[in-house]
Amino acid sequence: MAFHKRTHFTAQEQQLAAMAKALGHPARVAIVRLLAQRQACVCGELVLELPLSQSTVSQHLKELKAAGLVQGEVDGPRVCYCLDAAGWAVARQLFGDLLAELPVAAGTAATGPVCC
Amino acid sequence: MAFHKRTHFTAQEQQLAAMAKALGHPARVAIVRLLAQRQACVCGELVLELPLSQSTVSQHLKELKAAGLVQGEVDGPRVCYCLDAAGWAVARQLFGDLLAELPVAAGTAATGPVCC
DNA sequence: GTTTGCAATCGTAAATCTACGATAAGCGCT
DNA sequence: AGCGCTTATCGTAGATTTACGATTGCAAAC
Repeated sequence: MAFHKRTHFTAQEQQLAAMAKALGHPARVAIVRLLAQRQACVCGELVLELPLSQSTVSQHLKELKAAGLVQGEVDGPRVCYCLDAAGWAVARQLFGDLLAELPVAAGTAATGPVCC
Repeated sequence: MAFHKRTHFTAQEQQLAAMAKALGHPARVAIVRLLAQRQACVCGELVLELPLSQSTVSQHLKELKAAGLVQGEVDGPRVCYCLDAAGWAVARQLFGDLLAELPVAAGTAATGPVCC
């Protein structure tokens, strides 16, 4: 019955995966939460709070920036990081769309772990 | 002023990261969507629709199962996969909690990309 | 019991990720 | 120009991920 064995993934799937991947590390989740809690954007403070070296934190920030979840502005000698509103809107949208497709997590949910 | 340079990440951060990581690959997002669209759980059908070999699909399913997002039941000679309602409830909760912390994505959002 | 068909596991190679120290680059100040 | 502070990048090592073919395991059918 004509299963077309697709040769690629949709753009939505790829972008959702990219954003999920960016959040797929505890350190990056922690960074996001730190940026959210205090609007504090200074990179140095993140290094102070995280159990990671400066270069590692910088690398994580780079990935979050590449995923569009974080923004960095140069502010004099230091760099000011903050969450990217547009990126998070996209993330919320993509994840919401996925959840909407799930019959299971439609809000009622959890009637039972029964499968087919 | 007494930044305690935490030595570990919270349980929530770790579990959210684990689930995000599980969704951090287009193939796994596609698998979830396939399982959602048709309740079809049969592993073989997934292989038919995806541009991946049987062993690779099996590996992805294993990861999704480990993350608690997917369940597998043996049904005769074949295996029946479906979404794990409880796992998705947790994912929804964790992601929702994170979004709630973001001042930026609080619903209004997107006034501007201004940083600090 | 043997065969058949489906799915998991094994073994593997290549690519990517994670972490660090060391080094460079940029900015403000003297 | 030169110095100090902050961040990015480089180079590197080890671990993990991704993908595949080949093999094994299991349940039904013959």
